[in-house]
Amino acid sequence: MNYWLVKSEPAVFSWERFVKEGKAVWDGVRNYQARNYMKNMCIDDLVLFYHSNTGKEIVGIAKVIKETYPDPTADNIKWVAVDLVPVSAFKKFVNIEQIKINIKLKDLLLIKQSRLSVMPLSEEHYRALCKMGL
DNA sequence: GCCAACGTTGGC
DNA sequence: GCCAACGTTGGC
Repeated sequence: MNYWLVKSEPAVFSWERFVKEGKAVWDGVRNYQARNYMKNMCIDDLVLFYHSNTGKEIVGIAKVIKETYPDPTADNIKWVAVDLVPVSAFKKFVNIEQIKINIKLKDLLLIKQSRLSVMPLSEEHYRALCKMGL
């Protein structure tokens, strides 16, 4: 089991819409590092859903239901997509300020590499974030 | 709106 | 292969 965090601007694709639609095709990633992480996603891996730009907070947990396949929105087969479904919403959204002041989370890639849109989480980081949000 | 931190592109 | 110029992301 692996743990991940993905970012989405709520103005583009929000958690609310994700829940309403019941599923998301996670496509459009055009960054090699993010793509390489996506290729390592396995069915049933858990994924924290972060609202970037507006909100700047983790809003819920999703799950991988389909592993990488060619991104239907790309004109090159090198890009990939995965399918996600919502699992549960955070009771308390975990914003970036809270994350930054938590010493346990100081090595989180969300902080260290702010532009990365798909990133792995250690189990410890995953648990710490869930503890803050659930 | 600004800027830091990347990524990409293209000339050499 | 290097690097300047430019583009994008995302926090502030």
